[in-house]
Amino acid sequence: MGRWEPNARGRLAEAALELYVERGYEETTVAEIAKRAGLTERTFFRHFAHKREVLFAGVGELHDTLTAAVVAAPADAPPIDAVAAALDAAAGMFDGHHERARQRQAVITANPELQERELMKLASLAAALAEALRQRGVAEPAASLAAEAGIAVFKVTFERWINQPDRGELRDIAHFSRESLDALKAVTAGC
Amino acid sequence: MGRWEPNARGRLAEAALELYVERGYEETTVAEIAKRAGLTERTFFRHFAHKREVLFAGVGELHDTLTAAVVAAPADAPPIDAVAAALDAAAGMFDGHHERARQRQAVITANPELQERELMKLASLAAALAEALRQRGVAEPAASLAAEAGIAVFKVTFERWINQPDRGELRDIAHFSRESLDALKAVTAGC
DNA sequence: ACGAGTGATGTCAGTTCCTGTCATCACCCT
DNA sequence: AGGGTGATGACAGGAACTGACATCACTCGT
Repeated sequence: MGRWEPNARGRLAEAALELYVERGYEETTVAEIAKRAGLTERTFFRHFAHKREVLFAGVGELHDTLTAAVVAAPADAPPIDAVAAALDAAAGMFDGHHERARQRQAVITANPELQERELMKLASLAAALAEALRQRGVAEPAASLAAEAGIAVFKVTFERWINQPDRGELRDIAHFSRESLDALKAVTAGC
Repeated sequence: MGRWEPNARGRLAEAALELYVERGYEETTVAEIAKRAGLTERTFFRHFAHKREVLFAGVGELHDTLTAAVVAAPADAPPIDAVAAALDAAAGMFDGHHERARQRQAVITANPELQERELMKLASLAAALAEALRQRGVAEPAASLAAEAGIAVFKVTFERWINQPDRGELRDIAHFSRESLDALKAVTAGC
């Protein structure tokens, strides 16, 4: 299974992120990305369905991590706790990659088309969470709402982790995660 | 301010929805839409920035309705109630347009690119809600979370309203809205 | 060792989305 | 009547994506 220069997909992803950072997403051409990676435009589209997909390659793992954590939660845990456990597990994938995550997020924030794709990713994570909850016996619409609420917490958590002030030690994701979940509970408390 | 055949924008929007329903979004060409509307491709892009924008023309009003309702809520109402009031106001815009909404939603559901745009719309509504809450003095992250939770309720509500069984009287949106909000409160209740 | 097979890449042509530029047309105002 | 204004048409072109086929590096069976 040997071939040419190894890791074409990786080289394309790296070249793309570099160029998106250097000169912006819209202003970067697929031909340029391919050229920097020493490949062809046609080959780029063999590895990534769209120009934007190159930034969203790792979604599958997140998906699996979330689902696995919900399944692994104690059978008698309430839905919101299972979701909280899943978020903690997912958060673990980001610790230690703060700078890279920040760069990627900056590119996405600067471009509406990428923001849309990011939201789609979050929605698909929500759908996966909801499905995992249903398999625990949680009924609708509780499952969907718990999942959506969980993703809302994740969104807020991630944003606060990315944008935390540069001075001092980095706080870890779990810190913001706990904080956000408590805030949600407080805000929706009807009792 | 008179001119050619009136309401070019409206004719384009109508032709687009028809064609999207008839043969699918991807399979419909902007040139075809323009031709059915008796106009030119170039003119289509003068009225709508993208091929998909033609389905998302009314977002501005929703935006305004939500914001106005939050502002109009009693000053001492808790955030979640202000959000609930906003959702009721927004829901009012859909009553009586069930069939049209269903058609539009079917086109969107069938196409990932359109789903992404739909999510972006919801996210921008969430941002508007959050901003309105902040102006009522709600702090972060409570404002963002209340807004996100509200939009989650809206999403679930709308979906259930669209997909309700065809037999019997149509239930109105407010019915599902109340039901969904209660489910969210139940699911996040920590006490 | 050698030839067929396999999978990744290159090449090329073509469609569609979208944009810039300039001409043209219908209507308005003075 | 004639100029101004704003919407539209006509045309050229870039960039995203796709399909079809050739080519290359490597593998495997014999």
